[in-house]
Amino acid sequence: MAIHKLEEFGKKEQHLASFAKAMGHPARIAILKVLAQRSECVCGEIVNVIPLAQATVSQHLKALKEADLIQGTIDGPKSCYCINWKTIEKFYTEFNTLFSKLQEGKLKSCC
Amino acid sequence: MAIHKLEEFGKKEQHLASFAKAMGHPARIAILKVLAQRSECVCGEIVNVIPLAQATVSQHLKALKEADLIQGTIDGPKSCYCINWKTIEKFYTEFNTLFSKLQEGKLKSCC
DNA sequence: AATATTTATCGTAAAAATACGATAAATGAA
DNA sequence: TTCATTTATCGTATTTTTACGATAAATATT
Repeated sequence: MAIHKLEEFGKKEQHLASFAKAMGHPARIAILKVLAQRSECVCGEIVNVIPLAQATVSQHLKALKEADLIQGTIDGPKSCYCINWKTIEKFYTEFNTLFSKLQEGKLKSCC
Repeated sequence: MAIHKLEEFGKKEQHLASFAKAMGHPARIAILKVLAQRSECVCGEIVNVIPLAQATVSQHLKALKEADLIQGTIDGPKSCYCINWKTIEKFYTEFNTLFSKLQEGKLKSCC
């Protein structure tokens, strides 16, 4: 029974883990890169660039959206996605904090 | 058919995604924190700290080991885990690179 | 109005992740 | 030697992820 006992862990761990999970697929990293490169909000291009079916790409976009890493507005038949810089930076900060904390232990580490 | 088309993506994306995936669970982040805090290689303590069954913790340790984020040597009935700083730092660098690349696009971004 | 285009969602299938109890393997202690 | 301790692995169940075709919904285009 894969009862996910996530509630047992600290909020920080949960939050960071959910970010990491959202970036835990090359397609989603690739999507972020594409979105970052464009000067305007991106519509269909993503599907052409990512080597996956349109439905699958849409699913990955949904995952990124649910992690709040990107924003999307529906604009008629075309939809418009762009990076949510606020969340990206938050993630970056949280990761830096974790790494700093880990590094503290490095000094007294035996291996 | 969940054929994982990972080979279609760049090596960089794949590598970073596999790191992120390994950190995509609060238990594994918690384990890394515990390992980093200790001055000596850690044996059984982890199971006592993580609110999961021994078998499950062992599975998470295996995942971290496969991602090369930790090292483990069997030492009789006790096993000895410690952080693989080399990999942690590699991961940190790769993430920084990605964020820098993403940030480049921020300047010309519309939203 | 009819057709084409774009994208989200539905349905489905297979694989991977999550979790745990039970057990085996290895060693230390009695 | 026998028993206790520790940890990995096996077996199993459930959930989640990944992927795609088909379809629906919304809007251009003709």
